[in-house]
Amino acid sequence: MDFLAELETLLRQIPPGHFARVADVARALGDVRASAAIARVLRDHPELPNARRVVAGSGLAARGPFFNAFRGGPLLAELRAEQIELATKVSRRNGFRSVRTVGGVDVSYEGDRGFATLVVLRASDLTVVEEVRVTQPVSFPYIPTYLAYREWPLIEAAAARLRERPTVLLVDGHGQLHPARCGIACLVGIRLGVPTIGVAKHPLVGSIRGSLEPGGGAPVVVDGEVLGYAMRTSQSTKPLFVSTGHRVATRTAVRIVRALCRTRQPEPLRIAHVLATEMKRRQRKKVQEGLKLAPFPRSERPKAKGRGA
DNA sequence: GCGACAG
DNA sequence: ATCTTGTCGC
Repeated sequence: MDFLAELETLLRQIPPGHFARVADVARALGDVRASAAIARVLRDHPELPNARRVVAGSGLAARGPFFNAFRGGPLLAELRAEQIELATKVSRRNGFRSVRTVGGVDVSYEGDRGFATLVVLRASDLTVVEEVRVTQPVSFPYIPTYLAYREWPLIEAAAARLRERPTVLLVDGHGQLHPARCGIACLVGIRLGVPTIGVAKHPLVGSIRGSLEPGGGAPVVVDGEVLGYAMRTSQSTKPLFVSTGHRVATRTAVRIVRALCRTRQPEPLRIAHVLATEMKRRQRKKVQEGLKLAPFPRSERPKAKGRGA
């Protein structure tokens, strides 16, 4: 059952004349963190059953009693359980000898459509040896700590079109530096069976131990355990957060990422991001041109004025 | 006033 | 992630 279907199941339970708090719906789904996403979905899809009867926590918008006896499948709790299970399968041993190629995947969005690009660079000279692009509708919203379930379908589709898999794949987001120790890089690594490294631009969990010197790195500790490193590349003050996805030792992950950084972002991710954004732009342009060229279905199109061949 | 959690 | 144009600066 997907996110929207699960949400609908809950919405239908609100009795006539009753209202529900967004946070209560989120908790029924399994995680209060989904509140913002649910509010967004309801705003964008007012046609969903009882969409207008789900209100903010203040309850000011309610014109009747609150309902909160939701029953049924807590989707997010199940996904969290899966993450915890996957976390036990993460390996921090290097699943390779030498790094011949390095991949990077990134996803950009336009409404409910995602655009993914996966690029593979030759490690020796950082030239692109392969790139694949994929676009698909996306149905799972962005919910903090569940990013993997939003992006996995696109990443899987992109990986499937790859002629040859990279030695190691960089993923835009955290690896073990995650509340369930299973960020998107871990899920992708395990499901793909490829060594992966999580590279995030912002922290999610843990605290940085020590100071971050320019060009240096500092351990990020969670529950007394080092699960990743914050590292400052280039001139940037803002650190990058690197952690094991799968089959890569944490220190090795840091070494690999550092070797790939010409700017703040490692080259595979920087290039993937540029290409994904470009793909989205071109698609948008194409759609606009299509609307101009064919404002009506062919059968209803007004008769064109004759113009000499 | 505090906090606002990867993309 | 996305909304957004030109502009100031190294």
